Amino acid sequence: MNPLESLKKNQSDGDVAECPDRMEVACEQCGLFGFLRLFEQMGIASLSQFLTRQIPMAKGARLFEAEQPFHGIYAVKKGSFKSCALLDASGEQQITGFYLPGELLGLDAIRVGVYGYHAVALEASSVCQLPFMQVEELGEHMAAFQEQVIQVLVDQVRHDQRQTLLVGRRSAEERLGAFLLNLSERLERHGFGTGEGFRLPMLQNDIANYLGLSMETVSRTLRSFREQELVSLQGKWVRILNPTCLRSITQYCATPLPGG
Amino acid sequence: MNPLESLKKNQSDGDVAECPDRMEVACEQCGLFGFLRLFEQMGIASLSQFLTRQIPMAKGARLFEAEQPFHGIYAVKKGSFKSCALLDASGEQQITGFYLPGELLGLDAIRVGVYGYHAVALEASSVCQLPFMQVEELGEHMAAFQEQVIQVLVDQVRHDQRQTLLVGRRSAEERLGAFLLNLSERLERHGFGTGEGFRLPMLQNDIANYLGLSMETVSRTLRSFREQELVSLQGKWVRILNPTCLRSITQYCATPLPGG
DNA sequence: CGTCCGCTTGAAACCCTTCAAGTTTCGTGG
DNA sequence: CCACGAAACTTGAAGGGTTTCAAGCGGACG
Repeated sequence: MNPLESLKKNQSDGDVAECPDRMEVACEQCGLFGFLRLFEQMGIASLSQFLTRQIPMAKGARLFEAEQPFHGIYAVKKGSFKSCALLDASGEQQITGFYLPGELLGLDAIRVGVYGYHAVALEASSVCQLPFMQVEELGEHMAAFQEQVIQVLVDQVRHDQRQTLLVGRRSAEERLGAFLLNLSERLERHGFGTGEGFRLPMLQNDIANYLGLSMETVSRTLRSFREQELVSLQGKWVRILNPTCLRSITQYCATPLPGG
Repeated sequence: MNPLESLKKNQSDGDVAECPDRMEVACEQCGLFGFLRLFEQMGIASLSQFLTRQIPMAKGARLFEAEQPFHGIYAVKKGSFKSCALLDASGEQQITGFYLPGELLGLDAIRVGVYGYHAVALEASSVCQLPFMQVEELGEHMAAFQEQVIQVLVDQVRHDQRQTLLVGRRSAEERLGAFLLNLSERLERHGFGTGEGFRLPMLQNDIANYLGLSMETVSRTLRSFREQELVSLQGKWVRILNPTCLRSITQYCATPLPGG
């Protein structure tokens, strides 16, 4: 069986039907799929044997930790993660990204050799792992592999630069609006409809930390959005009612997503 | 002549002696040097024939523009540059980075195919260009080349994430202190002593834009640093008098530099 | 020598944070 | 199934850092 087929047959595993709010990505929509297709095209069917699929992760569990030796890259299959950088010795943390089903984690530890942050599951989740040592041994086929790596890293650079602009120059309304639009866009890109709304897997505390705001400001700004009828809110479920208006308030334009 | 030698012989060209404030990097300290050494090791002496050296750039001139097709990567040889992202249709700009002698520009346009920002000379400068189309034609040696690319991109990702933290969560004092320490560190990394101080090649307006502050706050904060005798200031010349104290105020720890 | 541009300085206004208390939600165990 | 407690979220008020507006200064360059 070729790697794509062996991967595809698992795409409908899990409990999507029973638990529609914990989204599971189809393999074709996943950031790892490009890597696997690449090797298949080169006649290397062996890559999938290195791939560990559907590793379950409990809420709050860490996929890897900052400063830990690089041991592989991960794709979120189900659930979601946050990446936390350690700011200083006091233990203060800063969230540098959220990762949805289909997105890649850990690629930026390549060459440096250690991860730059903790990766923490926001809910019961699962991931697929590609151990990097194995892949490096494939040797002569590295060039094409690395093109994929470069693609992901370039996207990440562009995302991070936009995030810097957002956090440095924008008001709370603009930051939060951009955040919601970005989430919605990323979900749709991985095949999840957001017309009927979507669930925020992270705490408001996490959103505040990520956007450089206080939790209270996040709460107040969300209320303001609801009062302006830009979004509807029920618990952690969000529905963007007026994307056009939200976009203009936010000065938002589409961004590449972190992790490909 | 091998590429390294042909490059080295130019390292002392220019007007360093006459104009000590417009720094010129030695080729061995340059981000491009790693690429050239790589090809030399593989017995490809032809790379230097693609390299265009010492292209002069007037103050305010653009090396490349946002959305323009990718045509190569650049190393700052002399002088300095800023990268400006276009925020929206109103023409508002955001400075995403400063580039000192020895640092690389434009690598993150790889794969995307277009540059993501304007690169503008802050003063009379010169650059060395590596046309990327030529390099891609070298084909089978791409893997090692791409490892270099990945290294630079990973450094960039880490820098940008730190910048997001800095701009989103830190006070004006912390941002400006980190900025000065970062500049000083990068200059030393490329072989320039900063014990007797260094020159800020950019406007305070640019610093403010880059750090997400107003120009007035930058001015006031610099004055505060001078009054605390953390730095001495004379025009655009800065000297860090008390790095230890500045570092503790800033909660600064060393960062990778943009552009390798 | 004059003008322009960059920088400085002051005062008022504002947005966001911080602190504090109350309310809701959710998981857990009785 | 309900009750309880902890955690998350909401809401209000006060305070502070930064921005904005406005005016003045000073050096670079033609």
